[in-house]
Amino acid sequence: MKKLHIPSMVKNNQKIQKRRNQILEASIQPFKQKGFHRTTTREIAENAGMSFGAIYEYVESKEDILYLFFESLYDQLNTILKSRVSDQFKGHDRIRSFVKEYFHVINEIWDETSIMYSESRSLPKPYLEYVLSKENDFVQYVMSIFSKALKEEKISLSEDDIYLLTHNIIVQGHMWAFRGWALRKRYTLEKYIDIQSKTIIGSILALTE
Amino acid sequence: MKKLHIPSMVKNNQKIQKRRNQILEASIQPFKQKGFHRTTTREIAENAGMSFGAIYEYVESKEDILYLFFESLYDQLNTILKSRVSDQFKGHDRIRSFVKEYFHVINEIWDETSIMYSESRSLPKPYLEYVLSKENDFVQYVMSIFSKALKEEKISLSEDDIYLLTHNIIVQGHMWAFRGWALRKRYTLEKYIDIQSKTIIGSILALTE
Amino acid sequence: MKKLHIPSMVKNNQKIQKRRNQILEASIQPFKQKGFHRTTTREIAENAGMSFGAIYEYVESKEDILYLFFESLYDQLNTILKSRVSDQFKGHDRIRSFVKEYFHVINEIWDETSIMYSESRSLPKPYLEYVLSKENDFVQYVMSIFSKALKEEKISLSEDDIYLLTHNIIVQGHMWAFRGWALRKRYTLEKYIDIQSKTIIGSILALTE
Amino acid sequence: MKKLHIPSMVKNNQKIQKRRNQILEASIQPFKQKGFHRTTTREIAENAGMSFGAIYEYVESKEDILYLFFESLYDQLNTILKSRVSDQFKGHDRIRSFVKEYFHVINEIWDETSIMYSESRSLPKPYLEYVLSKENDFVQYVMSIFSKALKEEKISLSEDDIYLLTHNIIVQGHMWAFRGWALRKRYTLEKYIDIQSKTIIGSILALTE
DNA sequence: GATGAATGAGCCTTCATTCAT
DNA sequence: CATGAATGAAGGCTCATTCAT
Repeated sequence: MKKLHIPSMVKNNQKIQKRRNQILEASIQPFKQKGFHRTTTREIAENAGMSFGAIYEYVESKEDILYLFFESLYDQLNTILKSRVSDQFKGHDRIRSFVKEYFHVINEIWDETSIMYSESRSLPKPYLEYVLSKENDFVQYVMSIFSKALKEEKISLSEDDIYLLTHNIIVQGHMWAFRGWALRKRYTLEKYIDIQSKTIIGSILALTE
Repeated sequence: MKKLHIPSMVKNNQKIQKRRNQILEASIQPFKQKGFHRTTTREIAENAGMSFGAIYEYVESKEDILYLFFESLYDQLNTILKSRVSDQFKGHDRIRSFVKEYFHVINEIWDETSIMYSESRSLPKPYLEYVLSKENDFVQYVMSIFSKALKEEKISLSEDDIYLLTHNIIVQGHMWAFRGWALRKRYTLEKYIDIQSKTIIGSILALTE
Repeated sequence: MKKLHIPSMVKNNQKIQKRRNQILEASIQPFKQKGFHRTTTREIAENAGMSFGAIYEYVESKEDILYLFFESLYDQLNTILKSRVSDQFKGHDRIRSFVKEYFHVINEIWDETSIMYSESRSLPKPYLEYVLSKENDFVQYVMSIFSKALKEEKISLSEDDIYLLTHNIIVQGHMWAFRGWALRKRYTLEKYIDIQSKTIIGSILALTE
Repeated sequence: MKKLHIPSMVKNNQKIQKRRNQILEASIQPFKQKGFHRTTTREIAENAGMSFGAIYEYVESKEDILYLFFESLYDQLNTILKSRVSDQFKGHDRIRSFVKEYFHVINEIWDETSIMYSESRSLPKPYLEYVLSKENDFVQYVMSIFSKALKEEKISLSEDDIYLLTHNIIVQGHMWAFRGWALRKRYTLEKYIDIQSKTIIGSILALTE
């Protein structure tokens, strides 16, 4: 599914990019703290260092901002991940390596991930569809890596098992963000990665026989 | 942490209980569909079959409703779970049995669980603290069961491992609700319970040596 | 064409009637002075002696007010006219008598008539259709009186001539309102009626041979 | 009353003339369709093929455009009329001839005439005065022609009668524009001119004895 | 002179909450 | 206790106007 086109009053594409980034960055803090609905456009504008009239040069509605937020979130996730995930590891190591990189990214876009969980319901219908399709794409991507690793280990699991394990991995990543209030007290990211890698490998073995 | 006291204009405690339940039940649908903020008090009143003035006889603000919602959610979770979780299974079976009961409850309060994820940020600070304490209590409760099972299996894991496995279990339950859009297409609840039970046992084994 | 239904939050029909009248009365002055667009809802509310939130209990949008304004205008025109136009005069006297009554009504709803001319373009499409249909009804009504009078005089004119004379009469009425700035300086209403009655009778005769 | 001076940033008078005409032409369509207030300066600029900053080089405010619109309307009316109205007809024929030319002009500036009726209230006070003075001038002009014709017919009417007949003629012209929705269905311009000429002559006769 | 991004006053509308009945 | 009309703070958005380039 292609990105939805959010019209802008401004022609210059570079400026649009730059300004929208400003807007997004300015949104994260208040979205995280008070949620989308309690965040005012005036507030976003102020945070972004622009007049609130300016926002509407780059966006048609407050909901557009939320959409752009999600879009950017998936962009970051994909871009960063693809740049870091290497092909040099095989089998379980491929999984360990992926988990490590993935959890690291989540740790970097921690706030955004939390917001994702609370605010997807605030998205208007067509936008929500886009986001779900992106999430699906991501599931497919993780699943492909996962399957490759299993093949390398000569492990054969049912599609259903693989699919669920994939969701488990993804959600364990998110968990680091949305349960941060509990987990960060006890674990460093490295420790968290270490344990969860083991649970994942353990899960695979448990499903194999 | 004790329940917060939500003042009411009405004295009769039974009536308060009854009316507040009406209000809560009336809230679930719109909260699920459009979220807390887009749901109006008028709508809740209408759904609850009372005048919208009446709501304010039993609640001091819209946020109170959300708080009562969370309170009731944890009450249900605890009450139902405690009534169903039996002590007759030992070891891994204790875990399997608990997971089964827990996931069943989640399946019954599916909507509420989803709402919990989207709307916790909508709670005013003091309320949020209560909710987090409730969540902590629940973690402790699950952990106690889990520990007992491990002891019965003579498995000794570090507190850190146990704690994380506990969170994993809890989140896997929530997942059934908040990832329902993907999971329900592929799994029945029974199937989901079956696979996840295995991944959990697998995780335990992986963390043991 | 039946009146369009403008929903109201309030149930009590009598109250709706009363409040809407307040709103309409409060609108005339500012609409006349500055036009619909420059008139703010706050201003209307203030003039009407109610809070501006109250307005939205009785109306769904500012445009609704304008619609109600037109509706009321035609209602008044029809009601007053029908109560005053008598059947006791025949022929030219019927016309003279009608013109007199009609122009008197216009004189009483002077401001409203002027507003009608400036603001019909401000009406949303479906409302505009209603207004045009009302205007058509009025044309038909005047034409019927006019035709009766001609028959009584045994004058036979083509439909086209009658139709145009009807429009002329109607517009001459409006003129008293929208050209008031010029006409009132020179003519009393009685004088205006007197001259225009003659021009109308003269027009009839000129079209007859 | 002399034309009001609308300041411009630009010196070159010819350019001002050209650009302002562009602006005016670009305004007619949207003014007609949606009215002055709903028409945005951006829209006008776009229609005029210039940047919307440019407008403010030739005009100081949006209202100025409306003023220029009225000014141009009267200019056109006068210019065209004076070029066409000939002195070769005498008496009633002078009237018939004038009516014909006048109604033809109205037919050509149909849209502008309609706009005049809806938007005069949108003009700021001092501008409105100018417009009324222009309208007065036009009344005087028509009255002079009319008087001449009456003199040629040796008909003597009171000033009051003449003045009102003049207004009638003028408004019958406008009517062709602002009641076009009803009249055009039934009459060609020629037919309309034909009937109205008769009603006017008839009116004169009726006022003579 | 022209451009078009930026500004921010101002407006409509919503909706939680109050309070007279 | 219940009702529902009234209140008005607050927020999203528009758009005329300015001004740096």
